[in-house]
Amino acid sequence: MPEESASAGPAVPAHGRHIPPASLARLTVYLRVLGTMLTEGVERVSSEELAEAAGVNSPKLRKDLSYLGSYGTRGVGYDVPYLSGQISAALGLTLDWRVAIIGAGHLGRALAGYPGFGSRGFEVVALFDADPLAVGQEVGWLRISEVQSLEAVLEKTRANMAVLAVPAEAAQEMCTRLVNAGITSILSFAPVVLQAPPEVQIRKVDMATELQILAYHAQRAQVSAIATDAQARLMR
Amino acid sequence: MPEESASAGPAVPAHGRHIPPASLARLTVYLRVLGTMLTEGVERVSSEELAEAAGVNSPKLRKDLSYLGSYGTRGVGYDVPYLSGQISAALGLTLDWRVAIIGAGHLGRALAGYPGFGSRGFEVVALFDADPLAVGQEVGWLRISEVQSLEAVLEKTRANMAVLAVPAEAAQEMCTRLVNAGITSILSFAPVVLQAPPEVQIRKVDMATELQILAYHAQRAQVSAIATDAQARLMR
DNA sequence: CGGTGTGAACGTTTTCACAGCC
DNA sequence: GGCTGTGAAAACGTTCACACCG
Repeated sequence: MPEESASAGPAVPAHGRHIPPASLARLTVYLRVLGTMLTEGVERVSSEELAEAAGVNSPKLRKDLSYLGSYGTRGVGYDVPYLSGQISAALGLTLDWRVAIIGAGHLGRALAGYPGFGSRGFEVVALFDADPLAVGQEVGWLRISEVQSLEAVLEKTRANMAVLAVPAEAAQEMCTRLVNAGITSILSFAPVVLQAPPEVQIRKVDMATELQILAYHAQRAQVSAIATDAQARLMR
Repeated sequence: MPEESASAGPAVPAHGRHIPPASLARLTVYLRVLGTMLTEGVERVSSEELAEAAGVNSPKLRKDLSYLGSYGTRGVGYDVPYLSGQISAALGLTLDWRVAIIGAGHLGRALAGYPGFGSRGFEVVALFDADPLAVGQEVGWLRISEVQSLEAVLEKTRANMAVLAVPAEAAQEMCTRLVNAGITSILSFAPVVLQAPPEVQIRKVDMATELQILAYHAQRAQVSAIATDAQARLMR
């Protein structure tokens, strides 16, 4: 799983119960599955069906939903549009999220064109690059802005989130500028540990980390297989 | 954090102690930080220094390292090259990992060109796309292969890991073909729940999920701020 | 009766204090 | 003296059985 943010935010919020991080991550999956069901015209689901489609077991799903409230009907199940709306509201997806993407390499462009953003209340409002050759190019509906004008464009577009898709060397500097410009939610793809004040939420996605975790498990499977082989040979 | 795999693998391995998932994820970070220190010529670190650079506290770091063995010197600290080597070995990074990337859109190309792979023992050996216009194009040292020849190319290149960078609609079919071709480690960027046998390790990275988690925290911060405002006003 | 919602048991992760070694 | 390595305690997350309600 991607990685927990450096800052945990308010430990006990002023209003409403907080959702455990692990449940929060799964709720986004339920939401996606419910969205698919909505387009398929499914109107009701049981926890069993929804859990199956989301790849979890049903008690876990019910527990996760219980952090939000009681939105099901006993003996019946959940109303798909209603539950979907409640999860969206709980996650804050009914607010306007305007995302700036820093770095217009392949990754930044992939993100700018990612259909999953627009469909979930996230609007990409700016795309920056340091390369003068990239500046001015059109990517979808966006024109690449020069990174020198970061602060001005962030203000003009009223961006309230940023995605860092720049090389590792540039990440800390860009992070600092984003924070100084008032951004408090950052998703970083740069493989570095970013320093930022605790009120800034930073999430990191690191593809090398993901592959290394896969490698670890694959290696263990190999080692076990060899051990089993050796054992089998010894037992013959 | 990206997300835990659907299958947990052998619960108690034949040899060696297993590393808790949370520690495993952090170990990859320590390894990256140690790599940076190596290039900077740093030879020794204390747990305090390494923890600071990795963004964790030092007891946690020491606990994480203790799952691998005792590789430090009391009263002194850790030898950077040695510790780095030990972590690499424990994670299985001394083996040959040959990665096939499925999907040569912006994301697939970003991954193919990602410098963090080659530098950590992962070699990208194949890049596939379904679009006839993309097939044959050069991306770095690679030529894009047609996805029809997936099985043949996987066998020829002896790929033992795959990265799915295809649209959601195509992900399950590609996953099934990979599994049938003998791949047991898959990193998926497609926003869908993949069905695969339990022995197949699947990790998922979902950018929409990450932004939604950020939105949730940002919303709470907003709500708290409003609550504080209201409270402040009431208390005036 | 069927399926949700949840308290209580269980297992895992984190924290901490300090024993142990250089 | 200083810093690592680790057991024991606390916090946290998951599982489960079943109470409860439509």
